[in-house]
Amino acid sequence: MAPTLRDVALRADVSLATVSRVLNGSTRVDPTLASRVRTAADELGYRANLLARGLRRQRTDIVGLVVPQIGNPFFSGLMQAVSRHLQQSARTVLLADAEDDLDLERQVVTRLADHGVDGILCAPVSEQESGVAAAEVAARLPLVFLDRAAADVEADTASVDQRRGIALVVDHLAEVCGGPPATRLISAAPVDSAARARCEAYADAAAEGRVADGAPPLLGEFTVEWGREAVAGLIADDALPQALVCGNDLIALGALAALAEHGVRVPDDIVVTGFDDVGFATLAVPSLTTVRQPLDALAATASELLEQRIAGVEGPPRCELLRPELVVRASTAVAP
Amino acid sequence: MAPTLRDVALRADVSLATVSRVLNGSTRVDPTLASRVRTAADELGYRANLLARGLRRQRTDIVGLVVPQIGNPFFSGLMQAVSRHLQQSARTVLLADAEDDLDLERQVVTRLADHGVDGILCAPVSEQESGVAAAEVAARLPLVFLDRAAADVEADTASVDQRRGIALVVDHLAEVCGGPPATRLISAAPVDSAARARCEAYADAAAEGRVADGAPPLLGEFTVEWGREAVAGLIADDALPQALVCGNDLIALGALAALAEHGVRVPDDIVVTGFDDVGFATLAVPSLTTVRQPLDALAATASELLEQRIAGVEGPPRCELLRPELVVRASTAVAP
DNA sequence: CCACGGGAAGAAAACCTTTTCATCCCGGTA
DNA sequence: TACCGGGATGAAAAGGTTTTCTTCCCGTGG
Repeated sequence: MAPTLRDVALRADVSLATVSRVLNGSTRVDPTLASRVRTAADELGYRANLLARGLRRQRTDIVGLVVPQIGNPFFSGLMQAVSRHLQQSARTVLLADAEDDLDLERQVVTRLADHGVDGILCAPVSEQESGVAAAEVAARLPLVFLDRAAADVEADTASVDQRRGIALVVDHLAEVCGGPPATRLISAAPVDSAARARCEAYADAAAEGRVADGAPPLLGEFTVEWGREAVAGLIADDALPQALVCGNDLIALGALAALAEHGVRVPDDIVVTGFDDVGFATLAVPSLTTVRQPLDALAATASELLEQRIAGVEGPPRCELLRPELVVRASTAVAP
Repeated sequence: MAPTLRDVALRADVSLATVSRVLNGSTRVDPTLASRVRTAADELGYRANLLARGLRRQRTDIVGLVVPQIGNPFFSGLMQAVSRHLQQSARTVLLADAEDDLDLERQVVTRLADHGVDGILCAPVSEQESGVAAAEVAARLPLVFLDRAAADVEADTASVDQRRGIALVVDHLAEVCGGPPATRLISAAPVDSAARARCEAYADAAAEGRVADGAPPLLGEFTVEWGREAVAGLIADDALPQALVCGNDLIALGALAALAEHGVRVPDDIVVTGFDDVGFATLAVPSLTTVRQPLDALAATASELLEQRIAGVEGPPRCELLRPELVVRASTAVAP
């Protein structure tokens, strides 16, 4: 059986309280006793039982992180960044994948709460429908939205300025094409807040005449397959515009693949942009012009917001917006 | 404050024991009382405190999963598969990323154990040096190696037959090239068991004359960058062989990118193979011939092994080897 | 009619810590 | 010398469950 505090106390011939104090360094204790305790603990290979500690302290130093799709490299990158940030503050991260499923998301989030996490970082699956589960949880413990938000929930948010990202893309395209280009948006249905913001920003740009697009956007999912399919459709209809604005990099990569299969040259015949700047964006042929989301900064601000709430800071929800950055690569490199 | 079992008991006017029994369905209780308890629990919005439960039961229904690199899509795929499998058996998964760092790995693994997980699935960073931490943990609770193993540790392992995977590649190349081709291996230093197995299998094939390779393998890391770099070196030395056998898909993708940059045509001038079959293998230009590792089966067998150990099954370490599968794509599609 | 067995509910212990509270001893001051 | 304060230590409670052990009641068989 694993040795407990009691075993250490017996061996060091002191009380449980003293052992606890020595090991947590909470109060001054006699150096003699302290060293007795420490050697006893070492000899026994004592390890604190974190369940008991959590139960007593009402605090576990665990935070939960819920992402909608672990398979999307943007989110695995985000998970990595968040993990790294939180490890540093001596926290354990409880990662969870909602698999783009509202029921599963709800399950997973409540399970995290039941496990006594100190707080939750969440990129909700749906802006409208993740709200119920989120609000439920937010009532129990600190919740911070990450990258995306859910409507009607009083919670802090750390995200990237999606509108600005789209603006960067649109301006870049206008410059490259020498005037408002004929474009088409291929993105995901505006179920989550990021997708919606991107769609709206694009629609605004179209309304202002900064791009020429009379056709409705092609809305599916944030996947390679959808990018492929959408482009295949455009080609079948002989409806390829000058430029394709893709809602994220996965869609853009699918689009590039489909274009290549049909012998459409990028950037000569058509230019393509993505969003996120996942690792594979550089590897695509041609390499992908895209909007980089600052993962580290995102992780850092979200962690910071959560830490403050955990520390007990009250106040109205805060909403941090980070600036994205345009990364120009070959997929929009038209000869002058 | 969150309602506790006690609150429910008070409201339903029964004892704590009865509430527990009703909610866990462990024993028959009077239907009247049972329904009183249930409504009371509902009205209060009672949620069991999993820390307290874990403490008492000495079992948490959590398992830990440690991967060496969350950024490698092979591992994020594996994480997804494992999560899915374990969710089904009403388990929570505690995911952790070792960031290819032995110290961090050790830290993370012991932290998981301290948190009272019932067992750990681990893909160790290093075959030789992950052993100490692993053995330490294996003494405390069930540990199963996943995809890779660590030397000198008595633990079950679920992995894919790497040697067979390489054999599939070699045979395929011989067929495509009409005889033992001149090849070169680009892989990672044999720090982990999978890398070593691949290297050895390749070396054996070379020794048997099934490939013609007098030069030493190019060993770096399992990253895109290393693939790029290695190929750039070969091109600089004007030492490109007929075929490149890459240790994993990331390396192969980097290799393809470098070849494309230098105007070397694949598969016309040189053929390239990968290993893992990550999602992006289909998207590469040309699409990548590779060895598919059966993620779902891997997750399933590893989970199964772990469940049995958790259930208390004793016996010598078991080692399950799964069969990989060759996926032929454009990167080796030479005209006859 | 009594005794015994069985089933259901309650009391209390146990899981392992942390932390409050009480105790004790010491030195210092009046 | 007596009292008081302070600092270190130990005892015990608390945190929320599960589970064993007791108790109780009812029905049945002798």
